[in-house]
Amino acid sequence: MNLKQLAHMLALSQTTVSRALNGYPEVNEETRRRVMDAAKRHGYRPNPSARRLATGKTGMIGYVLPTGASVDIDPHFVEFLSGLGDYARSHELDLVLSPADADDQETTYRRIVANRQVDAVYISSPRPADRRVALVNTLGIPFIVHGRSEGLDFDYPFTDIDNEGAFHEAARLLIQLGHRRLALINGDDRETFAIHRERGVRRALAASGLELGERHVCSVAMTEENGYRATRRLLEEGDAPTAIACSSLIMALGVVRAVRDLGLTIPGDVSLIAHDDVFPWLRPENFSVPLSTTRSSIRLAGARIAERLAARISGLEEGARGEVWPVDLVVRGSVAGAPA
Amino acid sequence: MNLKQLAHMLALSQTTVSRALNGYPEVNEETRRRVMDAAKRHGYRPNPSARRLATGKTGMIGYVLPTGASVDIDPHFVEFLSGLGDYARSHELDLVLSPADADDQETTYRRIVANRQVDAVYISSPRPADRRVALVNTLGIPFIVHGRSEGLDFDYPFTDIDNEGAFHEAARLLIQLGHRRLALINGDDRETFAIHRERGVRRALAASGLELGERHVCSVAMTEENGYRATRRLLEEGDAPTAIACSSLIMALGVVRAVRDLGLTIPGDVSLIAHDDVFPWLRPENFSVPLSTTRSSIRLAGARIAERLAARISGLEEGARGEVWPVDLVVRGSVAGAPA
DNA sequence: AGAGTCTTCCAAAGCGCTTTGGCTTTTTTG
DNA sequence: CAAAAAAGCCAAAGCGCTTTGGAAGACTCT
Repeated sequence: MNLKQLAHMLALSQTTVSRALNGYPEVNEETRRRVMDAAKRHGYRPNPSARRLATGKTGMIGYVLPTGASVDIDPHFVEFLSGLGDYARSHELDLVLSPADADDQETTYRRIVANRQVDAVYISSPRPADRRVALVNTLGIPFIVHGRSEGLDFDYPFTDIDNEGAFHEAARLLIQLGHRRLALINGDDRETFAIHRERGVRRALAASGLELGERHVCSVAMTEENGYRATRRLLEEGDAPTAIACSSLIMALGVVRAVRDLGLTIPGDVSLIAHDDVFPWLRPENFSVPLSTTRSSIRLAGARIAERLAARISGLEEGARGEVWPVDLVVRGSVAGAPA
Repeated sequence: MNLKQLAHMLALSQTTVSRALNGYPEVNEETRRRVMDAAKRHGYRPNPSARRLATGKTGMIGYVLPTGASVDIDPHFVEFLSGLGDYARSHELDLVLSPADADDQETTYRRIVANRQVDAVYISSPRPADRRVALVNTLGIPFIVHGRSEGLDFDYPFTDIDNEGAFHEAARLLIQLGHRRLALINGDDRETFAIHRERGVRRALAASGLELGERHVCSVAMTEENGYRATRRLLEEGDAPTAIACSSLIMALGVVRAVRDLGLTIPGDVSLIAHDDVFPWLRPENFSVPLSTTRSSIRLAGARIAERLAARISGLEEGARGEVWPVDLVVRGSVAGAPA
């Protein structure tokens, strides 16, 4: 059942039927009702390929997925996707993942824009002066950045959490508890979120005349193993920290294991605060010692970004407004006063 | 730059240019070279929307993503995606995720097929007599199932791992080590993979005249917390098992925590074998006691499924061939002889 | 040399929708 | 009541590609 047939059986022109269906004003309400009715009864659905060709609208949002044998997709992605998908569903949007060589995403961005394959894109895990953001901005396709870049000479729309604030609060709490030597086990510091977190910790320390020692900060891929290694290194050297801030629950698993392997305890010997993106399958309250966390649901972020993308596509949202969400600091058993 | 312009500047018809580009035989090799050359030089890329409308081919593979506030996407998904994406990239395929109400995926499958939105789809986490498989089969779109259904009255193409064999081997090893009371902490037993794993354990036990006690098997969502709870329950009741087989590394985290909380040890009091899908961020050898596992890379499965989908799209693969991959049993420190 | 066969190319007809420009008919207005 | 404005509808021209059905020219064969 296509438009032509439908129009024919209604004894109307395709024009009128099309307009009736798409809510244009120049059609009699009575006629519109007839058309709508017939369309529903015959289960008429406009062919998206044809519509695409005519309008350029696709009803899809895009994401360029970096891939490669040595590239690991962040497990957070799946939670983000849950939120994004949940919202997208209610608005009949699909998501297209365009896999790209991690070292050459530009080609893919250009392709999906040139081919009008999607109505909007989002960018995640931005870095300072992120080229993708600059590219997408000049290409002129609607977009939202999940997170923030830095040092770009233009504004852009983003949704981010207050990473600096979160880690500032976490560090401040630890300092108030008497800790003087803090350590930060961070994610890849080429990404802005990690930079912001480090900044937050440093700021809190500085406010008390303290510093984050060169050897007390490390930036690694957020795996359990890296959390373990970093912690071993930190605690086995001289000048060991009495408190650790950690950028992910997964790394925190490794931290806990390392502390235990060394015959130390949390929070007796070491206090620990980790960032929690809120996974259903790994919860901080279920750690052997319930983990204090800076908490922010990445799922909610996914839903919000879908919402903003939809708004931009339909022209409801414009401009370069960035939004920053506050982060909860949830205190549980893994923090205590500094050991004497 | 579109076909018309390109044809005009080559003083050829659109037909010829199109055919030259698409490798049809009825065009002079000399002419083809000229065309190919000009196309490359001017960066001509056929408009996919137009091509879609004309041919029905989309260059995309589809996946219906169950969503909903209470629906959690499996964290395995992201690893699967890595493999899928890596292969898809090399074949210029995109992946479109169509979010659907978890309780009504049928509508979405029908939509993407009726609208010709993708060239092929894959189905994951199949259940016995899975309706999605039956639906997709009748709709006539190329597809591959990741995993297996059961009790369908037709054959279909799938790629699965030998879950039954894997857990059979694991249980057999435990039995040989003298264990008599095994327990299975399984995933959702409405899914075929879980059924197969249970079957494998039962078969191994039966071979030695043993049984899997009613209370020694549990099926839950594969979270850390559920692993913990199941283990507490198993070990605190009478008739506690001396060995546990566990369907995921994430649950195994909970198992280990529970054992420790009870003042017991692995493998002294309890032996443990878990299934490992091979995550980069959580590795069995890094558990406090290195974990024995049945191992099978879900990433490889993703790549394989992309490969088969591509083959089916281009007509290279046909029929309903199912393939079952063997699973490695990797023995590490978490298993030992049964306590006296 | 005329008939038959390839080879190489083209004009034009879709694919199914949106949208421009215009034509009637009805309603409003001074 | 005539002129102007508004309402309601339509024919046809795209959107950019593929593919059908020829046609012209070059070659082979008897």
